[in-house]
This record gives sequence, structure tokens and C-alpha cells, in this order.
Amino acid sequence: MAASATILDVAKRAGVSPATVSRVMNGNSTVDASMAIRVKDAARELNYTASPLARSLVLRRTQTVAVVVPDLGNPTFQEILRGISRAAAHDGYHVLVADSAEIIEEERVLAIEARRRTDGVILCAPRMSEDELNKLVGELRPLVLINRDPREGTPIVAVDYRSGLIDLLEHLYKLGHRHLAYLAGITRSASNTQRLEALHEFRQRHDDVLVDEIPCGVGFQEGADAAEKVADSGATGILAYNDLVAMGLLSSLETHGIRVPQSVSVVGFDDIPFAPYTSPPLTTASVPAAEVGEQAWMNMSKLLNQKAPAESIYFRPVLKARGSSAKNPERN
Amino acid sequence: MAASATILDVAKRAGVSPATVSRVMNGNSTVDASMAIRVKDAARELNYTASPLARSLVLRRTQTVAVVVPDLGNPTFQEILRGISRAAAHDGYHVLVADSAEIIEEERVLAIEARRRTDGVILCAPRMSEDELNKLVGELRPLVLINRDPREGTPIVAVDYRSGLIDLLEHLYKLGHRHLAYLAGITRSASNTQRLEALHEFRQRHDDVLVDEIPCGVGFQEGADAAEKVADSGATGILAYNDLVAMGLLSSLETHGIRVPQSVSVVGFDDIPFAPYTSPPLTTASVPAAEVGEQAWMNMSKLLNQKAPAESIYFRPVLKARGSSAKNPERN
DNA sequence: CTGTTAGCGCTTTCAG
DNA sequence: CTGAAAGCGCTAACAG
Repeated sequence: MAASATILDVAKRAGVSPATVSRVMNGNSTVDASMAIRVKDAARELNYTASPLARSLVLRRTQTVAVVVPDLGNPTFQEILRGISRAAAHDGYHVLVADSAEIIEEERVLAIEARRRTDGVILCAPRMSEDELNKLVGELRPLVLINRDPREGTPIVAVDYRSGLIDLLEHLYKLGHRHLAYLAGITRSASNTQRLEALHEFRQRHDDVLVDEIPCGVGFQEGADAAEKVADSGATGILAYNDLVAMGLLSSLETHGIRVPQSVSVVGFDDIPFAPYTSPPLTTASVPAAEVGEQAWMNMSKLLNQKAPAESIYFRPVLKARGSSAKNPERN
Repeated sequence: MAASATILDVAKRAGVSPATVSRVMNGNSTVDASMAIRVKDAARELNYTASPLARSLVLRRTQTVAVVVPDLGNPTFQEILRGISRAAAHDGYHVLVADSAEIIEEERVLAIEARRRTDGVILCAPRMSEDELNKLVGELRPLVLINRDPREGTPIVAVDYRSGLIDLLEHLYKLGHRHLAYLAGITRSASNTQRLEALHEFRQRHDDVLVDEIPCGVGFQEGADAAEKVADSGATGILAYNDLVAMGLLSSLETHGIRVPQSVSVVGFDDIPFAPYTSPPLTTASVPAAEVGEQAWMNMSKLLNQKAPAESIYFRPVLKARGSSAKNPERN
């Protein structure tokens, strides 16, 4: 394709001024009908479309938003990205993705760079410190935050990890488990704080239960590696940081000859698409990640159009009881 | 943040012309040292960075590539995207994603729109017709194709599905299976053609084996739905179109009380991150999706820099024998 | 209703 | 080595 036609080419061919072409292309003001047709014909013949770049520069609007995630390999972020992408596309917006690859130091410049090429950013940065985040907020606006604590003037879309975890804890409690273990993921993540609160609340509520906390990561391997510690703990109900960890643990437990759910119950968090297909199928708290993404876009859209005020939104996970959790054998 | 500083602001503050600022910012030509310092200071004080938009317009280079995928929900494409994103970021490039959501009719305009905002496109469009694709190629250049047949002047990065499937077929054959069934995914996808070739070759090679072909989709649900047909077929070795289908099937087979691998063996394709964690762990042909993405970027990079000529690359899947396949009980 | 003009923010000849 | 000026492709006053 030769360098594509410019507005001047079209103007020349239609025998009008570029301004008129612009008006026609934008369905703007009232242009004489016959003239409009001439312009449209010329545009079609030349296969003309206005340069998005030039438009962006003058309109100060790129029709693009940036999505910054900590790990494109994590199913939850993938799903959020998908939700955003679909919703944004529906509104004629494009999506620029930036994967910080869990390198927290890079997140800042990554986000700022992405912001400069777009009209706003949707930021998933669970591990970024509060301080750093607060400093960034100003430079990123319009900004929508995902899974962070609310802050002045910035809409958040978040999952209520606290209640999700409580549901899981109560689920195990009802099944007769009195010795639990929580495989803690990233300690300084915002959501982990909420989960610790849940543990606290749960302990207050039930004084006949013991909940160990076992340090752990956020992926398969780390879940698998935790099997020994889990076995040693003597707990019969295990709450994994997320489904990935739970799956790793499940797999490793089997290798160690520990049967789930006969010997111990294991529950995850997130309900990633694969959770129903593990063996046994994973009990977990279902997080509507795609919807989180969709709502994040909705908020961004409001910010962009200044129409409705954007507002923070919280999703309450729903418990999915499946095969990986069962009655505590020691109590029957 | 107030509207960010322009090159004029910096020029004024440093007492030089905008041209000089530009030169300094681009490490260009020899600018007087003391002057350069003044400019840099001014830039830093004003927190100045050149507008990517304005640069893009004049340089005719956006430092961004578009990635078009048919489904952001598919683990394989997610992994490819991840590979591209990481590799591109390493070279200072940004990534615009477009998810066609399997709507083939949209793919064309989606790709073209994405192209206009970027310097090139990496296209995953397994279902697009050859004709359509050939028409598009010209408008998308620089273009890198993923998993399509090679065509004049366009580098491809592809997986050798043929040999991957052969490996799986031979694997089942060696295990004593003589009645196989192939759950065909999208019939008109490029990779399916290769797979059919593999079936053909395999049949030629072994005249003592029967391979049924059962129509099927590409996702969990479709795999699960195929369970009855699979059972009815009487085949003992099942080759699923991909891991998603295999997992759906696995799950559904269990529900139907059909044991894997005791009664039938099931194999997938792709080796998505979850394949080792199904139950039983899934035998499959491992496709290095992230590497595919990485190489796609490498090729794009060559195209962009006109340095080395881009060349097509093929990956040969490697067989991962796991628990879902075992000896045919009927033959022992 | 339409054309002329200026300008979005930057880079790059081209003189000096 | 540096500044003035033109221009990337488009839109938006502003006249007419």
C-alpha cells in the first residue's frame, strides 16, 4: 500500500477545501448535500481514513486507554484485561497493555509512559506501596484503580477479599474443620491485608479453631512447594492464597500420597476457568474478573466523558463448593 | 498535573531555541556542552518529556505494534501475547491489543484500524480465509503472521501441528491403541488442515488402526459435550483438538463414570500451564507459546529496522507423556 | 455554507 | 554549532 491518502488528496479530488473534507468525515455541521457526496466518493475512491495520529494530536484525544498489569501470565489479570478490552472496543476505544512483569520498580515509569500515549490508565498494581501509588495518582489521571484501597478522587473497582475469605473459612468450619492453615501470598499486597482481617474476624468469632499462617507465593510452584509444610502443620483445612497456589498444592499433595478431600480439604480463591477441572474440582471463591474489567472500563469511560461521576465498585466473591473440600474425617 | 510542559517551555527556560532542545533530548549532533546541560536542567525542572504523539506524527513512527488475536480468553493466545509484550517492551516498544472475539467479519477492520495507530501488526487469525488474508496482507504491512501457511513476502511464526499430532498418534499407537478418535476443532482453521494431514499420514503408515473424526469445538464446554459421542465411538485413544477440549472431556468422562486412563486414554494439544494439573495430568504436545510470541516480535523488529531480513520460523511441539494416557487395556 | 488561517508539539532541513 | 522556518495531517475558529 502506497503511503495512504491525506485529507489534501481528498480535498483536491473533490474540489473542495480540506476543512470541508474534515467536516464531512466528522459528520459535522451542515455541509451541502451534493458536496458531501462528492467528498465521500473521493474519500472512498482514495480509500481515505483520517490519520489517527494527526487527529489525536489536535484533538488531544487518542481513543486509547492503557492497562497496566503486574503479570500477563496470571489468569485473573488476563480475564480483567479481556473484560476491559471488550468493553472498551464496544465504545470505540483501543487498549494499550503494559506488563510490569512483577518488577515493581518499573511500574511507575511504565504507567507514566503508557499514560502519555493514551487518554487514561487502568492500573492493577497490587504490590505497589501506598506511598508510591499516591505519588503516581496525580500523574496518571484519569485513572481507575483495580483492587486497591480507595483514595481521594480516584475510582476503584475492587473485590471484597475479606468477605470472600470469610465465606471460605466458614465453609470449612461448617465441614467440621477446626485446624486450618492459610497459605499467605504476597504479604504486602493490598488484598492480603483484607484477608488477614478476615482471619482475625474469623478467629474472634470461633474460639475453638486454630488457623496457622504459612508463608507462600502466588503461583503453582510455590503452592506445590508448600505441601510439606502443610502436611507438617497437621491442619485439615487449607486455604490457598489463590487458585494457582491451590492447584500446585493439590498436585503436590497427591504426589505425597495425601488424599484430597479425604485427608485434607483444600480451597482456592478466584475461580479461574480451570478451577472446575482440577481433580478433585476446586472449591473456591468466585471472582468475576471479566466483570471487574468491564466495570473498570465503565468508570474510565465516565471519567473520559465527564458525564456521570465515576464511582468505586465492589464485587463480593461467591463461594463455589466443589470436590476439594469435604467433612473433616477426624470429627465423624 | 497541569498540562505537561512543551518543548517551547523548556526552550524558553533554557534560553535556547526549540530546535536545540530537540537536539539535546535526542542526543543528537554535537550541541555545546554547557548549553546541553542547561537544557537538561530545564527539562528536568519542568518534568519535560517529548510528546509521543507529536513525535509519532513527524517521525512517522509510533513505537507501538498491534497484536490481533481471536480470543483473549484462550490460554495459548494469552501466552503468545505475553511473549510479544515482554520482548517488545525490552526493545522499547509498546503493544496495542485487539481481540476480535472470534468475530471473523470484524477481524479485517479491527486489524486495519489497529495498524493505522501502530508501526506494524502481528496477526493471529487462524480462522480467516486465505482469500481474505491475502487481501489484507498488503494493507497491514509490516506484518508478521502467526500459525498460518507461509505466503510471499510475509514472515510467519508457526507451530508444526502436523508433526505434533503425529507424535501423539504414535504415542497412542505404541500404547496399544488401535481405535482412535480425533475431536476436530474449527474445521477451517489453518492448523486443522495440518492435523488432518497428520491423520492421513498416520493412517497410511498403520493399516491396522482406525481413526474416527468427531466434530467438536475448541473450548471446555465443547469438549465436555463430546463425551457421549466419544463413548459411543468405542475408541480407546482420544486426541482432543487442544488442551481445553481435552480438559472438558476429561471432566465429563469422569462424570459419565468412564475412567481415564484405565478405560480410555485422552491426549490434548498445546500444553497450557494447567495441563500438568488436571487429573489425571494431561498428556499433550507442548507448544512454546511464549516463544512463538517472542519470535514474532523478533521478526517484527527486523521488519521495522530493515536490518536483517525477517524469516519464517517453525516450532516443533514436544510430546509430554503424562497420566491421561496409558496402555490399552484391551490388548494386554 | 465554505474557504482561509492558525496551530496541536515536535523534528529537520537550511542558512548563518 | 545554533536558530528560523517549514511541515507531519488534521481540526477549529473566524471571516466571508
